[in-house]
Amino acid sequence: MGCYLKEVISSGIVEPAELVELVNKWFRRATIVMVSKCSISYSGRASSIARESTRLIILKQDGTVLVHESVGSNPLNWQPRSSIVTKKISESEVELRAIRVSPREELVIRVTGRSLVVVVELGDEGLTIYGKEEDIIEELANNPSRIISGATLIAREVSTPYGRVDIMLKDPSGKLVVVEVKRARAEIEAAQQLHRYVEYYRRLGLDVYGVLVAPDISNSTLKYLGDHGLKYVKYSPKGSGAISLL
Amino acid sequence: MGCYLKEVISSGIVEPAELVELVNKWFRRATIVMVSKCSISYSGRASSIARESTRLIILKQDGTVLVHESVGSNPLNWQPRSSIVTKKISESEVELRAIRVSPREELVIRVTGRSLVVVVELGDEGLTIYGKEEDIIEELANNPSRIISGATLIAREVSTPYGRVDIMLKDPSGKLVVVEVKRARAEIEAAQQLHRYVEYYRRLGLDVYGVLVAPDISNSTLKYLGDHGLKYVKYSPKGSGAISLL
DNA sequence: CGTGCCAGGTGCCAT
DNA sequence: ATGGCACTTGGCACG
Repeated sequence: MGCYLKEVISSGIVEPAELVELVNKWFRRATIVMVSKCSISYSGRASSIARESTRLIILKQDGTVLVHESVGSNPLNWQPRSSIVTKKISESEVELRAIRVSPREELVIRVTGRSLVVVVELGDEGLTIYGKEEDIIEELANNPSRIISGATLIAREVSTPYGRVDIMLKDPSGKLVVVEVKRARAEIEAAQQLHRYVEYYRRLGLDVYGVLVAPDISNSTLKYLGDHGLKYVKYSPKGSGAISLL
Repeated sequence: MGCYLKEVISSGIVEPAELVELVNKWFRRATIVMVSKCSISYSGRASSIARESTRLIILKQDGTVLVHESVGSNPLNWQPRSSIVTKKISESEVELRAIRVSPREELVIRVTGRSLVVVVELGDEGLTIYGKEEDIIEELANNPSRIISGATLIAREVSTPYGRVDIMLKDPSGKLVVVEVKRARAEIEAAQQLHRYVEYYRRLGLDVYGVLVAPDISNSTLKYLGDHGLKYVKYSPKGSGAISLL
């Protein structure tokens, strides 16, 4: 029999009583994956009700609870890490209650009938990711002329009461430049972010202007920039899509 | 033997060859849940690499691919619904390749060794949710005096080139009021959104002012409102946390 | 903890 | 398809 996989602690179809036992034994010690017929109530920042249906329920080792249906990237219901899970059993129904303390939120999963339960030790390797905005800022900070010819770097990640400026430059004429960088097409929100920073420095009495740097920009955002004396510089990062997948 | 659950089509630990068979047979016809040792590459809007580790892989009926580790609400890697999955097997390694057409993105999952595979028919019931911004807008549109005493409703969901205005009112003096509603604490972005709409109408020559309605507001956002002649009205929706969970 | 912002954000809707 | 935006957004970094 080749039916063995080290990380799988337990796997099978169980009655409600055994489900409670398994959750008691393994919650926060391993990841519990269940396929169950259940109805769900959520109450917190919003509230929701889901009728009885067969769903995939995941109780992660960090206390995360996820409930998935057959469609969609996002879970139907969830509770974040460090939620507290309590169980209650009553005549062939198991009630799993996941509570988040702040903000106070409660997710109640009522499981009826048998469940397929897999208890497994999953990894926590994480991943390395490339092509984040930070990487582009790094590139541009090392080559300010890519933004404005002859400009020099003054600072990066400058805090203001209204958010953090990505890059501050001094242009060849000595004027300060506030730069907002986007990794993808710039939308209206990016322009207003920039506008906010520029406005802040002007109110401090500084003579600054603003530049939005992005690989692309929407028409209305371009118009917004023009209407507010802001500039757009097109820039596509060198290393986009850097990794070859064999 | 009570070991039966109608929705579970297949469940067990399988060798690579059988994994490929199961995916061939059931992908897009049922949800496939796998526990596998795998390494992952992603390339698209960004790119990422994940070293070999034991992970939970979900292939949903709509083509969604999710890869989870033992921590976190969000998947480590994913591909949205309607992605195309191809399989390749080569000496005890299975390569699952999920491709999204637009934007072009590729997720490659290299599975080594045996996998625990569950094939299951999940539901697609969805849920009803309460306490969304839309519900609050509804409440306020029916009671404009909650925002400004004696005001009357002019319109809801008014489209502008810079976004959709939640509510337009006429105050007792006959002046137009642009209202932006938030379901939670208002942050700086909400204030700027409102500012954008007000600015737009003023450029059209209309005499308008702006009101931000929210249950709470951050200090800097309140300051931003004051600096730009905008107003804040505190409003907590009546039906918040409406559902009792037994 | 508040506040802001990035994210491979996702999903929804309107032009 | 473009664009703006809500979302139980989640997650992080910084004051």
